[in-house]
Amino acid sequence: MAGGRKLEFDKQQALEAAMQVFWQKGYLGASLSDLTSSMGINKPSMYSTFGNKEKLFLQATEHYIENHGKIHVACLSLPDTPLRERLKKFLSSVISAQFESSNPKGCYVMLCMTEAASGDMPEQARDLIAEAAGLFPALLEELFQQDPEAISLALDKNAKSNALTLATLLNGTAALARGDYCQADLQPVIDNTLNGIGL
Amino acid sequence: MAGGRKLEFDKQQALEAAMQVFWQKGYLGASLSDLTSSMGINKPSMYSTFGNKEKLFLQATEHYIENHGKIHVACLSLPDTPLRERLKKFLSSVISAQFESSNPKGCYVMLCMTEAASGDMPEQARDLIAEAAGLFPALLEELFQQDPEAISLALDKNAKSNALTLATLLNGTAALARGDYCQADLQPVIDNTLNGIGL
DNA sequence: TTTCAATCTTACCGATCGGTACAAAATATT
DNA sequence: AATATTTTGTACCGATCGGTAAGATTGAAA
Repeated sequence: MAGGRKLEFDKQQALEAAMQVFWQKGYLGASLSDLTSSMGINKPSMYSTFGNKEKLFLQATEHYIENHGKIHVACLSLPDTPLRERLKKFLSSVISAQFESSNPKGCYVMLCMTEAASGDMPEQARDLIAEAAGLFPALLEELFQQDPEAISLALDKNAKSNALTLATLLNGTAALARGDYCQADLQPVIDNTLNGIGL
Repeated sequence: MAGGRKLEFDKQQALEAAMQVFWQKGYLGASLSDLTSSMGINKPSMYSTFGNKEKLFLQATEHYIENHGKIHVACLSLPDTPLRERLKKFLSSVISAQFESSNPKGCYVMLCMTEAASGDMPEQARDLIAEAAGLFPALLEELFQQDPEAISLALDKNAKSNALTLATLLNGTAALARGDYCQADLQPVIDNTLNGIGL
């Protein structure tokens, strides 16, 4: 039995760095050199700690979901807040993150989903991305089905298409964020879209 | 002076094949092996005919814009057709193309725009994609500014945000097309979005 | 202090990347 | 038929890809 040399890096910190690289370059576009240099470690350390590129990606994706995805959903259940305002806060929160200068532009999941359709991404990676892409639509649909205010506005009758309308908006802004657009132009787009589903 | 051996392939046909590969895999994801094998030629033939990978991409992108992009805009100037119906036909036409089974899913331009933000794409390629991404928003803004029916509905007062709302929709559906979504679910999303800008 | 397990660095593996040199094959002009 | 010109196929270039073997280095348990 025995101890052994200690890890010279923080695993979560390295995972965050890897996530940033995948967020900017996608799975296939992120090379091991990109990853390990951003993580501040060499390749063997990465392989012994995370397994391989695909397993690193799976863990980085989970890290993204937990730390950069789920934080926005709290807006949807703010107490004493009208439904429209909750949704607007949620959408604005997501879109602000898509444009945040301290992170790569756009949405990690949307980037990897578009990449996955190339057919060159490993199976487990593709599956996890597909699952992650379904989280917001499912949450929104559930909200439209169950929220009392939504029900009183009859939004539960079109819960699925209402949710998909907002999911489409977020994927659209994620694409625009990757281009030369600026966040300020998108505020009226949020309002227009909320108007469109009857809010 | 003299002739010489004839080209054994059709240049436009090869360009269409290259475009399909870029459409599926993006610029960086498309390897020369992918490209030349789909084009049915060898690498030296590609280099002598198109220059290099980037120049091939520029020509393939122009080919996409001319043959798969501009065809939709005719809907916007259909005679004796209400504005909402023209816009709905335009949006449906684009979205149908994004889901067409004979082509790669989604939108060539949107795919390459998300890829371009990685910073690993050559300059001219990035510039052309940025220019192409601005075509639909510019056309729509001009429509909202100049169409008599749009003016009578006061849609010209928010021409830019109205155009951006529809552009966001199309980028959003392009992202969803790359995932597991089906086109049928998107019809109400189009209606919702048109409702949202007051149509 | 010795021992041993874990992590580090360095150097390398075969495969593929974008791109090209070169000569055989094919067509036009003389 | 002879020759000049262009395209073709093959085989290769250095660089990078994802991944790893092996020994030097570190640190905890005995």
